[in-house]
Amino acid sequence: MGARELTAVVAATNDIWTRTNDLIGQALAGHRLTPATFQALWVIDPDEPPPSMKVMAERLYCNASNLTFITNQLVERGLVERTVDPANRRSRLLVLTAEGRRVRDELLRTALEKTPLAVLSDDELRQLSTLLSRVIQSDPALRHRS
Amino acid sequence: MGARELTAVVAATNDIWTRTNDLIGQALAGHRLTPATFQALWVIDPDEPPPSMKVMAERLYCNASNLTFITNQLVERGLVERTVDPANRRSRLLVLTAEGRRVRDELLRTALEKTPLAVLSDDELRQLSTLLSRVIQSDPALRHRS
DNA sequence: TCCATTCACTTCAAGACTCGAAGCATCGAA
DNA sequence: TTCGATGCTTCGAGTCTTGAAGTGAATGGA
Repeated sequence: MGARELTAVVAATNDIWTRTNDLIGQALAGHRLTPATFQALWVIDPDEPPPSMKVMAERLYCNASNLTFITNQLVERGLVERTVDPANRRSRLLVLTAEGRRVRDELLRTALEKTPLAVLSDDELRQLSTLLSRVIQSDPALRHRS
Repeated sequence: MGARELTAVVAATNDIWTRTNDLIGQALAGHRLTPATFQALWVIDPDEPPPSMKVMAERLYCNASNLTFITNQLVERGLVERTVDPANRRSRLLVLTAEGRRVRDELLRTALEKTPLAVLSDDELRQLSTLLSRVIQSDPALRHRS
């Protein structure tokens, strides 16, 4: 198999991800957020039913206590509210506040502006999207999201 | 422009990177390493001249004091040695030990085995590689690496 | 119904990561 | 030779991550 290409591709995704993080750092800091808290904000889609802590932990590949910490950060900053799931009172659903939606939108736009991936043409983005979709569909853990 | 595709692509690279990290976590822990220390190990290519701390910090997008910490971890684990650059005695060159080369090779192989990107065919990998190369060439900070 | 078990989450302690400010030695230019 | 810049380290503070232990709520079987 093409170990050389695979190495290059893994390194490239790595570099692009790290670089993107670096480029949006300023914008995140402006809201007293970090990559970890932004990532959490990212995976709360306001157009979907609010996720539970458990679902969030699966999406972020972290454990429950870690998510408690991250959630506290977002709650302290007024971006998210914990609500009790009426269908299961053990579960907490994370709901974006109005401010949370605003900040999430703004930072999402910033990320799309700044990412090096933005240099690609529509056609190239479609190719890339097709390839990456195939990767995601092949992995059960990645497929089962949002 | 295709904001939809761009969003999907950014989310996908994010997911794939996070998932890969999760998948190699076990292997890293076996050497008492973490994503941060592994990333540092990754960017020390034994076939290239040893990088200085400064160069490492640029590659990892972190500041000098952070790199001192990471380097200490690698030195404590016997994977790396700090040597004084004879051409500039302020500068420390990071040299892999024999063990460091061994561990780096092993973990690189593990990463290539486990990454979800490995499901792609040679042809698809080449397409992906071409697209990502274009992204990297477009960004000065990414272009200027190894 | 009762009780044991499981589940979702929180708390705590420990360690890892990251940054900025301040410090040290070295370098290079004037 | 001197002075500012450079490369790195130290320190303090805050953030992130984990595992073990704890709480309250659901669930299933007697």
